[in-house]
Amino acid sequence: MNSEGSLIDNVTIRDVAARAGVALSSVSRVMSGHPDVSASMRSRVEEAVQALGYEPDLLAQSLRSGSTRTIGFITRDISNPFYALVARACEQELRHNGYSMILMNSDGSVETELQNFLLLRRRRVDGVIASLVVEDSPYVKKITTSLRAPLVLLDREVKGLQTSAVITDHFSGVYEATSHLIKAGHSNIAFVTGAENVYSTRDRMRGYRKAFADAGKDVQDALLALGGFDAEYALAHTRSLMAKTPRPTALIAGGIGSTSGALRALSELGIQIGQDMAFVALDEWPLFDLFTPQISSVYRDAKVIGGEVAYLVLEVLNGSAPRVSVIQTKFTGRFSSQGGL
Amino acid sequence: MNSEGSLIDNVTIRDVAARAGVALSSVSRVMSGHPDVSASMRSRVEEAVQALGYEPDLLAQSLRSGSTRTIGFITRDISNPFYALVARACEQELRHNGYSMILMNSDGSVETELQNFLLLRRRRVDGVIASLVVEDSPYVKKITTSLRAPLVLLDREVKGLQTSAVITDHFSGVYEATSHLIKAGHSNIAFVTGAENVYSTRDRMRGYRKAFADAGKDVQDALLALGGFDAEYALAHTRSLMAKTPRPTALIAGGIGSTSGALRALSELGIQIGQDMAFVALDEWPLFDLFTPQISSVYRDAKVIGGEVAYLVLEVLNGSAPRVSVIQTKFTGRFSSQGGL
DNA sequence: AAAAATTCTGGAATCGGTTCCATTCGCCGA
DNA sequence: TCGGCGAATGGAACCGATTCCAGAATTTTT
Repeated sequence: MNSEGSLIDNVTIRDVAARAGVALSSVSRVMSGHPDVSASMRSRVEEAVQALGYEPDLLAQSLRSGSTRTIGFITRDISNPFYALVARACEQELRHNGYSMILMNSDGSVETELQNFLLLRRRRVDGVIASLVVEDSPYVKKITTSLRAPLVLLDREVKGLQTSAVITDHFSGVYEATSHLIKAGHSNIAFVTGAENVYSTRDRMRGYRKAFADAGKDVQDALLALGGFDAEYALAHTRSLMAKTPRPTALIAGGIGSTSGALRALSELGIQIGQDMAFVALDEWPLFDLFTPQISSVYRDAKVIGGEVAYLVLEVLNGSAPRVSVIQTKFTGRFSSQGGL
Repeated sequence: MNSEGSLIDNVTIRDVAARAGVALSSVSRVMSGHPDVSASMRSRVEEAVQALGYEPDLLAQSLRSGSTRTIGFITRDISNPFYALVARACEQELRHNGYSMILMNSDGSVETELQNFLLLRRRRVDGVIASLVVEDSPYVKKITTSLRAPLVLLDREVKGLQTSAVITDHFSGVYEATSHLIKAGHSNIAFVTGAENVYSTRDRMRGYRKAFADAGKDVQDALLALGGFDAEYALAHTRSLMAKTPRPTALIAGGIGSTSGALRALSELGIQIGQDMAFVALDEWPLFDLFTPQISSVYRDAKVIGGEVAYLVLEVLNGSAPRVSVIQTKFTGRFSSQGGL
């Protein structure tokens, strides 16, 4: 009975010490593999541990040792399939290294995000992984120093803050995608995504603008709708973009939420992508490959990103200096980026 | 300085007591809103708290009080969009009630699931929400009693275990869907999903079988592939189901993973759903409504389920008896369930 | 065989709070 | 003026571990 899993509890280190007839400190030493322990002591304690099914209380250990083996993960919305994949891979990697992950949604609100940070600090997490709502909120720098734990940013860049980050090379993918459209003859290429107060949008816009510049064309700012990552924003703004004259002949949607809203608007308007208009999605989603028509995309591997972000936080916890890891993107032209001309 | 957010720390209750010139216990009483506190004491302590930016350490509070205000959430795979939506809504509800959520994937492994439970117990979580990999694993009952915290099951039924649960009325939806297909003239209706050792599959099969029985038809067991919720299983088994003679004229896929695998297999085989074969998906996924052709589905609201599961665990924590909450499903016939005859 | 060095072990302080208990204080009535 | 009562406060034990320090036990050295 009471083998491995030891499914009974309420056993404290005191009980073990009493049963083994030794001091608390000796039990602690045996448990932690301290070298100054005789063989007989070790076996006595181990017998008692086995018999009682003792498992140390993590709360007490954390209080004393200062390490909770817990990492906070803050994102705008975990139901976004991209972040869900990141979270999955991240949790897996953390778990394999003995850490647990506290998940928090910031619901797109800077205030909620701040509350989440404060709560994680009170919980004394060993590290925080965050995809900030915006990079320039006034509290970001303060909180990161007061956190007393490493922070790893997800696709964000806060200037003047030396912290680890996993960022995506959106630039290359979007540059390719935009060039592809321009070469096909497009000039009026609309872009719907979140605001430029986050790295991902800035890097994407950099690729977009560079493609125009290299082609000797001018970007039409009126075709940029950079106001929100949510589907509602993209829905509304794709509608109004499509009402402009001349109508854009191509559209790029940044992120799954934006893509969802944009496609919905086009569908409403009876516009067929790949035919009436060229379309490129940045990021893919579940069952993406089964979508009809096939959608051109700038892809990045969410699993790799999730694993990497966990790795970076563990690295700093093990004493390394913070560093930035860059994940590549890949543009694949498919049916949807045809037509529109 | 040091307003609300109070972004400096390392301030303990001792520092506050010292600054206010009172005892630790008095500070604690003020913080916890104890009635036996004079107005002058309250203001002195509050002044010190403000000035120092004191925030109680949750770890220490948890150790002493026995409550961590933390809930564990165990699921097979958070990157499944259905569970991601549930997790999002659940976390939101928990957060609004002052609880945090520890997310763990069981990766479809009973062993990993057990480890997750054991770790949550050591972390002294106040409750656990779990969508078990299987209901009949030998340890389930032991762990739930040893947890010393309420358990809420997600679409699972463990006999002999009195615990809260949020379950889905799959029966009605699947019954409707199957009847719909039978009325259209189908007899060879294949079904691909996970095993019958979980409630959701059993309830779905109940609806499926009842529809056949009510129509006076026999179920052909050879058309049932009930071996796994993952896309790989569905992919392989849809392939082999489609190779049978006579070939099934309709297919129901249970869950997003199964649907993904099944659709991929059909696509490979060049079978057009809604035309060469009737198809029904159980559960919808992001951008579902934009899928072509329109897919008939049995829908359930993941957000409602997530909110409810959080609500149930909070309910028990507040002293109520465990109870089971049932969520409705809705069948909607669309293009994909046509054809095939 | 005695002294010195080494290895183990137990006791106590500590992490940062909560809560019980006893004491003090102020105020009331006798 | 004194006893008694309730309200407010301080002190100490406690939650369950870790770790430092001192002393005991053992071994090595001379």
